[in-house]
Amino acid sequence: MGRQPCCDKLGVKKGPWTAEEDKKLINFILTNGQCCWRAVPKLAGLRRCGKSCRLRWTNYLRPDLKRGLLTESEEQLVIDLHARLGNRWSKIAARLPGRTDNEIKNHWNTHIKKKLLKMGIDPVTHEPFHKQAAAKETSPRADHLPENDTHNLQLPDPDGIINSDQDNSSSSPPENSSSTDESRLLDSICNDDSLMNCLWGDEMPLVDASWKFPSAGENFNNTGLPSWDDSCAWLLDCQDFGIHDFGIDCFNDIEVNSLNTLEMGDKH
DNA sequence: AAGATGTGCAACCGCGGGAGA
DNA sequence: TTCTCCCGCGGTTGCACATCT
Repeated sequence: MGRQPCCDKLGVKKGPWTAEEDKKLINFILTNGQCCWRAVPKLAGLRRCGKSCRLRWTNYLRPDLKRGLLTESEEQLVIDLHARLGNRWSKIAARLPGRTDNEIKNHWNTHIKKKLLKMGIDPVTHEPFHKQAAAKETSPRADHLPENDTHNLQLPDPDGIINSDQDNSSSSPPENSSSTDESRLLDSICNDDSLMNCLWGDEMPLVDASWKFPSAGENFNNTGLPSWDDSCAWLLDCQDFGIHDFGIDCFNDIEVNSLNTLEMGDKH
């Protein structure tokens, strides 16, 4: 019977967001909080689909987002996590405060992948290519696989954890075992103290859990932040510089007229 | 200087899962 | 139990900017 489209395609704008749209979305969410994305565009006066609003918010407008390239340690963490979790970017992102799954995914595809390839490491299996070649020689069925198929190799994890890349090997992984394996995998990771200590040595809170909005009617004033008009400027400043680059005191220093930068047109 | 090519990132698409009726 | 709605995820696309020739 087919799924209903997430939004009425007619009259729904697509493509890059304008500063004006950003302002409307930020304004709405700061006033009302996040609820029912489907209703957001209508209530906020945006000609966008709810999905697009959610994406824009989570990937770009959220005030807790860091901007800029991943640091070396963040990058290493992404590699470590990817080796164990595979392409579960949201899970990986959850461990990198201020980073979004989209950002990490992009960074992986544009930077880390190349880096690993250069080092002779398969970015999918995280194994050196020469090791794989040796393995292939002993397993004739793996012969003649195109490079992209190397992810079909299921390499045993040194910790006994099944390499989760297996679920990338096909759009229909073995249903019976995969969900169990996945949960076991996650449990193993979470319960492995040494691993967790290694990975989260500088334990940081989960982004999604730690970041909260004032409920409807509240504003940031009780945190010493400016009123909405100022908050908007603050938010947009934070997008540009990364909120974590500043101490909280910086909020008092934000110039109201930075809002004017909004009028400079599209950010992209 | 100008066109071609490469790169990076924001945004879109389609699917699956969870919740509720 | 089944159906519908909504959210979130991962893969992919398209465009703007950078670099090369």
